[in-house]
Amino acid sequence: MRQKITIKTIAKELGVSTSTVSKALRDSHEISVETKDKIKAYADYYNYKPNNLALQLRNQKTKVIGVILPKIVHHFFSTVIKGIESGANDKGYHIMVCFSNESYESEVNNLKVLSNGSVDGLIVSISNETLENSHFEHFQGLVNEEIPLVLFDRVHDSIFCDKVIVDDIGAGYKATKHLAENGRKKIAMLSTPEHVNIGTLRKQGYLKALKEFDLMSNENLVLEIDEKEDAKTQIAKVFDNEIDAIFAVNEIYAAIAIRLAKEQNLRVPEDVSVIGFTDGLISEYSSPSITAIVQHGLTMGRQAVELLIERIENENESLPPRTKVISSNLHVRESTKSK
Amino acid sequence: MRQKITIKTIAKELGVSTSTVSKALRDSHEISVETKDKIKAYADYYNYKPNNLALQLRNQKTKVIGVILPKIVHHFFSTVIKGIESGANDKGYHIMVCFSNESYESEVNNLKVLSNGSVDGLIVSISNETLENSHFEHFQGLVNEEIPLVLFDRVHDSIFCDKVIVDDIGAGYKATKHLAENGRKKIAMLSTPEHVNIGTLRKQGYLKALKEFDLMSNENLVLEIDEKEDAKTQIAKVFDNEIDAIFAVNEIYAAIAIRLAKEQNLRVPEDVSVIGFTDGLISEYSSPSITAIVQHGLTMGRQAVELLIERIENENESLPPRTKVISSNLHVRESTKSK
DNA sequence: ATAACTACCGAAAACGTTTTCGTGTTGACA
DNA sequence: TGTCAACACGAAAACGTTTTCGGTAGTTAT
Repeated sequence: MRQKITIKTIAKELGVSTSTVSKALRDSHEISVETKDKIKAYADYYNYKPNNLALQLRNQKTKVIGVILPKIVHHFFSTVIKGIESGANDKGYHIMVCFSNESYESEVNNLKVLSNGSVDGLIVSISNETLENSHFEHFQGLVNEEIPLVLFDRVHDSIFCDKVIVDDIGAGYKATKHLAENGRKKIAMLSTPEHVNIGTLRKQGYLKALKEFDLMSNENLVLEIDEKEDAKTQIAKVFDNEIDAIFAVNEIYAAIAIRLAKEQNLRVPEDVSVIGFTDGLISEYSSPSITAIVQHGLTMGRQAVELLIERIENENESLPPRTKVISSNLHVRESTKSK
Repeated sequence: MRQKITIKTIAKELGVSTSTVSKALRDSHEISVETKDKIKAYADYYNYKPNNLALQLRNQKTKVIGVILPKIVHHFFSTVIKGIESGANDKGYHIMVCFSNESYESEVNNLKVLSNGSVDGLIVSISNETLENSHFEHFQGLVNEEIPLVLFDRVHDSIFCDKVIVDDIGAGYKATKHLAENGRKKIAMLSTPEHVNIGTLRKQGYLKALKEFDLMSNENLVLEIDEKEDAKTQIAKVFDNEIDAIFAVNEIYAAIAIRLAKEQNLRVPEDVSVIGFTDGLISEYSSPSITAIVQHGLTMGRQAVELLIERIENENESLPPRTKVISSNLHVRESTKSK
């Protein structure tokens, strides 16, 4: 990068002090019109841009928000990040993005490097590995340093900070209820291992609906799909029971289930109705298109950033931690149908 | 944020100078072992972390790479960003991400705020609006300031910088060739408006293959789908001709085409074979699964960041602009079949 | 004529580091 | 006893800003 033009160089070239230049550029009344004009013209001509680093150091704030996500090639998370960026942009903030790739170590690392002054606050969704092992000390560190922090989607109670979550119980309930109202009697669920709390919560809603409609709640009907193994062979087992509906914890499992159903000569939605979670491209474009819970990632992102900035800009008064629950709703498509 | 601990406070507390503290923490031989131990112990106890802003200002580099993308909720771009982040991370860099949302104004804006010292270099994929109107002065500005810049995927010849692109011509050729080799005679293409160069390039490959196989290259067979209008009604027109294959410029158009084919009681792949671009989730999970050109977004991201960092860290020697072409290949699935 | 203002500008500190260049105190050696 | 090196540390500049506090000239009011 070639020699950048600074206030100092302008001052030297024009034979004035740096304070004069600074004031002139900020249109201070302390500077005469002629001097201002001269300085502005010079700055304009040489395309002067104030150095952000210097400003950040001086103002002790960066106007940057750190974001740590478990992954990015994923409809929900990329939607959230879009919401965060747009919300941040509206308030003059930028975002710095890191991915933990579901790894605890990576998460700790990212947290450390981002909390050394380069960001004014953080928005994080916890990695699976961290949730699995229940290690949250690194977050505690942040809280102690009083660095504003907002957790979303993958959160944990033990961390004392603002949170934005989806109503997972309600969503599981709505999905299952929809299937029950369509006359489905034997509804299976494709869930996640227990430590991933989203799976457990959605299952709670699922069970609640089953109870309400007096439907069988056989433990065999709930499959905990392990991400590390092959999904297809695990999901295939769901057809061992004679089911007439499936509630899947994400849209990929839903798509796989539909495909397996076809292979078994079952018609979707007539013989088996299927509901997915995450209203992404798969749900929209597969055939049949898939009825899905929409998670409103965009609103989640915007909410998270709003909470965060509010906290950043009122750091003196210490508000108590808040939790925003974003309610989800059902997007009914072709993969569900009443009997 | 509460009173952070700095070198100054350590110095004052321990009755030494800031230089001593700095040297001690960096384990300089100039400082006696006892003093070093004392200082380190103190720093450790109070969890001292050097302030990044100060370091950045002093070193005149941020170790941050700015990334500007047209959009993020998109398989290809989110894959690229993953590649960029991982490549950057390997070399100790972080990324700051902005989205132009395909808007020229937004792109100019992002470019301006990022080029004021907050990043060491930029990776950009040009927005559609910018390409449409051929306004590239804002990039010229960057080049003049000698801020390292790498363009990827959506590039333009008039900008003098490093580039990473996919072999769009070759990809279009490979896709069409595959269809032709399967005995398809009347191959349609779902393209983009002309200003989006990716569409035009892929079309060149398409035409080349048609010629090679002595197939009809009727202009009616090429549909330029306008993103601003409804895609489905536009794509429906492709069936006005009696075609037996479709090459779509992205996976969404491919998925829509498949669905429309089914509605017309055409079997895929028997009656109509379909190939898409972008090997994303839709291609993988729709049924039939879609044969697609895989773009290797991950490698593109890694290549881009590699070029950029090389340039950042050798800013003295001025290398000529380089262009890396990432060749794509075909992932054959169920949506294509020989006659 | 003196006091009080106004208009205009500069010096210096501050943000938190690192690094160069001194400088004072040892101890060893001739 | 004088010289010199080694050792341990500090002062100050530098990165690029902004802002507070003075200060000087000239003008106006008393």
